Amino acid sequence: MTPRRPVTIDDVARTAGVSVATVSRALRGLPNVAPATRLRVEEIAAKLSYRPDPSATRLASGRSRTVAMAVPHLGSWYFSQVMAGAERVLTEAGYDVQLFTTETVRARSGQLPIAPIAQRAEGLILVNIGLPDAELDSLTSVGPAIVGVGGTAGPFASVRVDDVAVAELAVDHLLGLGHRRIALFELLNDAPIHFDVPDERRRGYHNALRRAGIEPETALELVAHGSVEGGRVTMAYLLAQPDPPSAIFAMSDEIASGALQTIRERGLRVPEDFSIIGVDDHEFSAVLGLTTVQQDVTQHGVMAARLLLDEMEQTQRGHKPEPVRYNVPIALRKRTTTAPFR
Amino acid sequence: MTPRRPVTIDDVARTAGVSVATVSRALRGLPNVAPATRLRVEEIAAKLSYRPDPSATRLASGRSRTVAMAVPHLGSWYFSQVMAGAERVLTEAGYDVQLFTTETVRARSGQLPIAPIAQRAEGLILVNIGLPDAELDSLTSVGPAIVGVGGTAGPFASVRVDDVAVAELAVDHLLGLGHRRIALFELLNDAPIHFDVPDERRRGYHNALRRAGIEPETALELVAHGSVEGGRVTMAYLLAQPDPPSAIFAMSDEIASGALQTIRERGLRVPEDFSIIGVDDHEFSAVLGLTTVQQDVTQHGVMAARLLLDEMEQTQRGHKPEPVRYNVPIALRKRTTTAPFR
DNA sequence: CGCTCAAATGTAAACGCTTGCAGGTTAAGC
DNA sequence: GCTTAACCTGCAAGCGTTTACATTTGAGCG
Repeated sequence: MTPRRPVTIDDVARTAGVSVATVSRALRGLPNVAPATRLRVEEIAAKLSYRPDPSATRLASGRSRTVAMAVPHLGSWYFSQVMAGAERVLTEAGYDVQLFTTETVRARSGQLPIAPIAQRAEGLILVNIGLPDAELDSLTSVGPAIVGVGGTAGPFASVRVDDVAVAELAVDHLLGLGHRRIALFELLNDAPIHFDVPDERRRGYHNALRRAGIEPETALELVAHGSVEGGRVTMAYLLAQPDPPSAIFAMSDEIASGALQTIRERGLRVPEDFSIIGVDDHEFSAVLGLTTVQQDVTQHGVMAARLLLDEMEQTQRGHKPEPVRYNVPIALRKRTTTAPFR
Repeated sequence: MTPRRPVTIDDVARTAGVSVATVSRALRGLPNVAPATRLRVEEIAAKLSYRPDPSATRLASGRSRTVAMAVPHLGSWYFSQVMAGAERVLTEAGYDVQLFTTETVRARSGQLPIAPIAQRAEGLILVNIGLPDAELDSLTSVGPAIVGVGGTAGPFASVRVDDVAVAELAVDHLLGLGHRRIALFELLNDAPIHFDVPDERRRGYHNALRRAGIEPETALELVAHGSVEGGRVTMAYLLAQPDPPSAIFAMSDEIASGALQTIRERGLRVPEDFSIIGVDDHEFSAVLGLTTVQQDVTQHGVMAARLLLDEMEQTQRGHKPEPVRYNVPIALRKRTTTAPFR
């Protein structure tokens, strides 16, 4: 009941009759500790349920055993999945995971969103976040290991898909079905900082169109918030325009699903009146029968975490890490929201 | 390029020509600092882009400015939404958020999942996690403020819905439509530790049935993993049984959606052959037309965070916090997956 | 003008741990 | 039996802050 003082290394040392240095070494498995001593110290530590104070450990050792993970926001499926994958790997490797949201980080600090906060972490995972160069410099000069997931890569390792190819795959599928006028529902970048996924995918969309001899119409390129709701409102907008297209390429399954909903609410049908394709292969896409470009999102997180672990290890021993770049494979998953034109 | 030594309070003090104590006071807005001095210190700190080392701050002040947030796993929508809400509030209040997953925590430490890790945090948010008493003791004796979301409450504040009422609302709806044989798809507790949401909802399901003069059939009470996939396989199992029911109450929309998918894949129809109702009002439920018991999940997180902030404040000044208990309202959202019997 | 008192600043001791260095044992080698 | 080298262990100096306490400064007052 009484908020007792946490047990310190001193307590352990005293009751074990050794110095704190020995306790420290014994408990951390360092060499040069007599087996008997180590055993005794371990037992006593366990009995007292001693836990080293993380702050003290960090301060003394200079190692924080913490990696920061920055995502634009927590609402979206993609981010939670990436986090899920990364968190598991990181925690298992003994690191603490500190969570940031660029939305709120921005609100908190006013500017320079990441650097000041993540500065003391040993590693940083940037999910769909492109950093301005200035900030990147201030970050790399202090030197946490960095790995990017999706979005712009910088001079650090990253795991992402080939977003141009993603779009080409999707649009080619639509084209192959005979569609000529294909709308683009582009992901709105609502984070305060830049990331290039929408750009790349738009590029792929243009590529595919032009290869088919079709000149992109800007009227068909719409921006949607990356949520079901975003898809809903953007579709409503599109339907209010004259001369709607026959197919839609949405940059996420969430957006595609919202579009689907609006279409059906208006009494129109998919795929008869519209073909729709998304990206992600969201958990719900199969239920909806949504055709999509599949990517293994959780795996993105896992790989990013592993990359980061490697990099931290290397930095530790003075090697300069080679900025690897993993391109995760993608695949078309045909379902029932796409069909031949007319 | 050269990993420069981070700037310390000493650097600031030296270049400002004052002592570190003054710098510390000036920067933290403490009284007894001459306005001119404060200004000068602030300018210099900014110019050097000085950031107090969190570990040192924590060690010296005894305050960690960190709250830990424990969720069973990151995969599910409910958890990410709660986290999203809480993270925002907490970060805005200047706290760091440390993320735990009971899955991985368990893997990491072997036993006592939460306590050792969260011990040094100032606050702890437990999402759908029931702690064994022993652990609870070890936690409360050290004294971080605790708030629970969903699941079992302990001797600490919590925000949750009335899960008995949730189930009653859902089942009464089905009953009102004339269904008599209603299957229960119960949430599998895959976390290593107990939480009582499934129990409570099962109780509500029983209550409603009995009030309608129906004796529950154990053959209709199935357990499903809390995911779309879980709903799929459980539904497949149910369809393989003789004498299937006409309606299903699933404890989450994810489960309900999986069931929906399996039913349709078998060429059966909803709501003609089966009525289905879920819980949550997941982002995708509207798209699917899924009838559900709605709860404002993000708001759960927000409220939990606010509660925690209050509690930490109170603990700080010696008040013993009153274990508040918020019951968040719920509402039935009728859509198109439920219809009159036959 | 000297005195008091409050405001401003400095001093130095924590905070709990890690780690370079030195001291002390002990066992092996000759 | 003496030397040498492992091997253990302890000492003490940090790590970068905060904070109780001491000191200085300067204004206000009789």
